[in-house]
Amino acid sequence: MLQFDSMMRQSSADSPTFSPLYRQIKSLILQALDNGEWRPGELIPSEMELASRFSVSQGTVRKAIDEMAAENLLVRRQGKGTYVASHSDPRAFFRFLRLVPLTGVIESPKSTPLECWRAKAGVEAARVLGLNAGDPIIVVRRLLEFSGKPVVVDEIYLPGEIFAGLSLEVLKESQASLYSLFEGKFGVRMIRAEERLRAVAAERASAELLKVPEGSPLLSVERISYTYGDRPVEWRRGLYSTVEHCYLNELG
Amino acid sequence: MLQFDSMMRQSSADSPTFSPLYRQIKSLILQALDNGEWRPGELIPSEMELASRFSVSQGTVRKAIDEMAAENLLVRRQGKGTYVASHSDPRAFFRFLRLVPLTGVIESPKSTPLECWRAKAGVEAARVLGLNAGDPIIVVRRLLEFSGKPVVVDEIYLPGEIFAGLSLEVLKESQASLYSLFEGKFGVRMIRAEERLRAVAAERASAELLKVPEGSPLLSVERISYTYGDRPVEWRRGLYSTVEHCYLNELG
DNA sequence: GAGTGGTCTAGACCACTGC
DNA sequence: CAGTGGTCTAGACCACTCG
Repeated sequence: MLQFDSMMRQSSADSPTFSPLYRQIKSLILQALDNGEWRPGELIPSEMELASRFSVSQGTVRKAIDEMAAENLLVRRQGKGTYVASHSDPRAFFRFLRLVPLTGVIESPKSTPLECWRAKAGVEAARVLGLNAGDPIIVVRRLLEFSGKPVVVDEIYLPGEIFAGLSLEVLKESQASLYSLFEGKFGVRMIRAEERLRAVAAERASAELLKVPEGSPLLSVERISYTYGDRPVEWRRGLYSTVEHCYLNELG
Repeated sequence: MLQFDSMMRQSSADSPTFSPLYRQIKSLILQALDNGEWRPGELIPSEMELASRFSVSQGTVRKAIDEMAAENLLVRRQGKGTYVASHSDPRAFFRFLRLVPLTGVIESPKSTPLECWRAKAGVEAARVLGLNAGDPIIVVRRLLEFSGKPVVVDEIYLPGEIFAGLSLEVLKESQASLYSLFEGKFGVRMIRAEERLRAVAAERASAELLKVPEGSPLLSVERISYTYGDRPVEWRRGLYSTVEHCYLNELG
């Protein structure tokens, strides 16, 4: 089925699209994940099983899984097996909220949904989310509090088709993080995001929610999140009060 | 010399400090880098040579180098060899300045050194840089312009001992980036950094330099940079005007 | 003890670079 | 052409988890 040599191999002059066997395996595993063959948090087959399924050696499967583990798509656990990464895993919790207190220890925020309504995508939302203008979208507004103090107000735009059942009630009932909810209830797993940060002056509505003076500086964080296959599925804008917190980033 | 089995191997109950052979090799290569055995941009010995030098198989050296390449410490080039990563490499240029224009294409900034003076470390600078209060430090102020417009003003604190020869003249003569200069002239290579971002109101001096109204929101970026062995060697605070640019971050 | 991932080895061959 | 990194394989053994 899969062959590294013979027909599939092509010299660089003939074809620039050659990819090594372990990347082909990676694509197949990715495809299975996208198809929901194994859900977030679940155990995938052992390396040996996958090797025989794809008719390659264990080492080749291992290299494919290595890359996917490095990309936080899979999680290896020695002696147990390899799991599909999940936002319910506490280890993945702070990957998408890089906010830490200026002093003191890290604490989990409390999320309060404020509003949730249906709308039609404007030109920009359509462009960002890969929709057509006028397509249905869902907008969520919510507040994040640390130690009882409001720190972040978010406005979140989602494709209406994918998140059809989402409502303020569903959001209020959910105890888990937003991304855990998306994963569990809508089968959408966020695997990557781009954030664009700017400093802006607080407008009245945001200032009141965050309990800061109107016009004070806020951190504006615009995020586009992608699921498998680099499909954008969330557009979000947050305003962060950086009086007692800051956005922590590691440059490697 | 190196042995994976026998004495060096210890059961987890006996010793939690066990590390696999390829990590020991990695440490040795790291140590050689730290000692300046191979300088940034230079070619290191081939995998085969390193394997025989350390008396391990090529595969083990390969795994050590794999990790170091993933950490941007080394750069592999098929058919040529493995190089010590360098900030002079244009590919590494934007890793440490995540500023992109809101519209239009990426452009290289023009750096203008403003001041450079000697001082004694205060309590905070000493703590951050791992010095004693009162130790000599060097402070640099500079301006970054994109398309002729001022966008960033930086204040940079460096350990005086390591950067002894640094002066405004040296900075002005240098055509390369600051980190290329540090690498070439002082043998200090930055390999990692932490940035803490906040939104602040522009004070008069910064506002004038950045040509924005006093009190307008600016992005404050505080950076601690580390060299080999996680030794902090730079403390920096930048104020970014985000009128026409934003700080771009990838969440993986 | 059986099954999993983790490490190490050795050898073959491919792809790229430069002489 | 020789030398480099890149891929693939097969087999051995180690470390961890669980029943």
